[in-house]
Amino acid sequence: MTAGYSSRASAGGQLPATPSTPSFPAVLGVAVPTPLRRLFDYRTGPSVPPGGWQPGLRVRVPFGRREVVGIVVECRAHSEVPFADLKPISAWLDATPLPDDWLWLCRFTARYYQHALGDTLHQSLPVLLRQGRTLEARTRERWRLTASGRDSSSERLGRARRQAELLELLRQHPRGLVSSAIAAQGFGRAQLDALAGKGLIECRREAVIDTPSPGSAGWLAEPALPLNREQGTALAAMHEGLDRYHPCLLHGVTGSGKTEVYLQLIEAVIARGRQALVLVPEIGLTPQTVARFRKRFRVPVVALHSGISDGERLDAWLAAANGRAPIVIGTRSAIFTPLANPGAIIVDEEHDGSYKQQDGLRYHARDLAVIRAHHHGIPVLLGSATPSLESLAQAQAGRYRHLRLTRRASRHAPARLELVDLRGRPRQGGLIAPAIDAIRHTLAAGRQVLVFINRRGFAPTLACHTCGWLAECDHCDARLTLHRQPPQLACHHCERQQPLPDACPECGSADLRPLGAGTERAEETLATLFPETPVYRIDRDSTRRKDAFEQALTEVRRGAPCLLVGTQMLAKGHHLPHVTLVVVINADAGLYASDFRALEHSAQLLIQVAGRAGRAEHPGRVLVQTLHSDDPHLRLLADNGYDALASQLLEERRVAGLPPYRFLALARFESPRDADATALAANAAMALRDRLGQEHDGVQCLGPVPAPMERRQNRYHVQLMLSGAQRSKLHEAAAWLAAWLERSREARRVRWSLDIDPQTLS
DNA sequence: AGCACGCCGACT
DNA sequence: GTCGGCGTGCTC
Repeated sequence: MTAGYSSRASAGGQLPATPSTPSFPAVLGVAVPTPLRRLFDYRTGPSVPPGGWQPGLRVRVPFGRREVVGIVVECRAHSEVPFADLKPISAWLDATPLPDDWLWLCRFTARYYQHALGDTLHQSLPVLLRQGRTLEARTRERWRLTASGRDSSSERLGRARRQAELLELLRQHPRGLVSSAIAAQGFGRAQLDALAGKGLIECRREAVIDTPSPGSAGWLAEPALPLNREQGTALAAMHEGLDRYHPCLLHGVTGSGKTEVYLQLIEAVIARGRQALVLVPEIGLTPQTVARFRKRFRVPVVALHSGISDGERLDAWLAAANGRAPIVIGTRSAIFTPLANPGAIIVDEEHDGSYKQQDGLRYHARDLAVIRAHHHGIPVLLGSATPSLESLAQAQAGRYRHLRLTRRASRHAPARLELVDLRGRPRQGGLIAPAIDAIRHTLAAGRQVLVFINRRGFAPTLACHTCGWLAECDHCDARLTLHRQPPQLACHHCERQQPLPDACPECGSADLRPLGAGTERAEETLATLFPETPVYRIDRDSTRRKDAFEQALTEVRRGAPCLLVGTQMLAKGHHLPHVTLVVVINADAGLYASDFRALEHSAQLLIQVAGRAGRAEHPGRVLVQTLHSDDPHLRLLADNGYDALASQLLEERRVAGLPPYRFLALARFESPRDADATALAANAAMALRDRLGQEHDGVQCLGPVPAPMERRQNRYHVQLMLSGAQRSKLHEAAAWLAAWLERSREARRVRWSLDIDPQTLS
């Protein structure tokens, strides 16, 4: 058990057994919150923390002209900086260091992703701890009867009727009641104090998140579901490796019961007195997901997502750090949650792009989960119906155990994709006649239809039919999207909005027409075609209002025939049992993007969307409209499924020398002036190539090349791509480049960043 | 990243 | 005469 992290104000600062470093070092290497990739040395002050100086202690230090909260990383006798130039620490903030596992993970992350350690530590800490708050969880009072309170009759209280009532209330709750619950029943401080004064009741302070002592009922709140043979095999495989690093890919088709395997793995973890960390994609952490975990286990399930307050986040962090929370479930950043007794890490929908942070510290939470599991010597379970090529390659190489679930709980096989060629066919709101007919039949049969279109707005752009002008953003190399609700042109890259023009700005013609279809247009068309049927549009615009999404889903789950129109928000994770037809308006949008991962991601998305069809007792149909129904990749996906396409794509990646067979790092440069970014990138590339020399250890540097959308928000984007056959050699080159850039004088006018294992090349 | 210093334009 | 624009430089 880790020491410290008291839940009580009075119990802070237990002494660790042996400080790992000299007790009285003269110099502390401190990580401060700055993008600078180095430590800053300070003198120790007159006051020494009770456990001595150790890495992981937070300190307040003068930094430039301000005071910041930093973290001690090294305790040394000497500094490169003359001792007289060192400033002393202003104050120490912790008696015991922050958790080792957290510190270790941050140091690994900073090194691997070439990011400043100070910034990494700062970002991965709850806001209140960044600000210097003490390591104390909030507490509450719990009142219960004393022995004499249990024995005594409430009649003894005579005329004090309210006191007698409170005593009766507490008698019904042997575990006691928290003061807020007592207040909710209309009792006040007066009655509590009076009964306490008579020795009939007592109060104890407990952390807001606290593991209750397991009562006779145990911590399993509902029995586990019976497993089918495949699930049983998968779970048995997990049970074999609970005490060691044991990476597993749980490769299960939609509806095959991956969650039940997670739940029973967690059950085994809790039974050993350990904790489970569960990562879910951003869109997946719905109240229902958390509810499912809470329903199964009678232990605190801590949920970490963007919606919780700073206080709640601190409580959750502390409860995880000292083991009071057996289950921690959260999105990407939850990978940095410290755990006192780590038992397993689960990454649900491991292929999901939201696990990769796309700015600043560009870490991949799934990759860190594997690293962390290795560090702790615990199992890690990566679950997906459409695993990433990275994870599939690891499984094929024998580094991950490959567990498959091929059988669905429902009677029906997963719906096949039916490719429908769009060429030469008139469209209404993006839909061709056969699709409209299928929709009509499905609705007539009393079922629901999902129309998937991965573009929000009314139309991808506005065009002049006289001169060919297209609405384009002044600040980006991008078309403006036409919106009707409200009517305006919007850039989806810089969020700028402008009013609709009455006439073409080029030729003055009034013949301006929307080009293509977005969710709003599909919604409008469907409402016209099926005036009797409700149409629900689900996209970022329609769900901006809080609860709008949940409300629409609740309505849909009632089961009455309806049409759902939406973007990928709809594709992920939601159970839509009454949907039996899915129509994909245009499969080509993502298919032919320049990005080498475009095919993989499109296929994953199509399978996800298709998985929405026919999950209950009725079989489903999936119509995929495309301009390229003869495309070999699309055909392979439709005829032989995701796994077949994935094998093919892996082979193509091997031949092309792309991940997962080679490793990539991307250096991005941006500046208001194209020339500045390009010049810096070119000089950096020259310096790096010079350094790599003839023996470049298989590391190549390509570029500089303009980024796919060169101008964004009036800034020019240029990049260098490094690739290498060996991770370590690529890492060395990237580290060298980062150091070069940090030293470079011209780099001050250009914003640059390194992206290790980039997910997209834009 | 902050935050200062520093040297040139339109305002009370 | 000042307020304030953002270029340049520094942070143990």
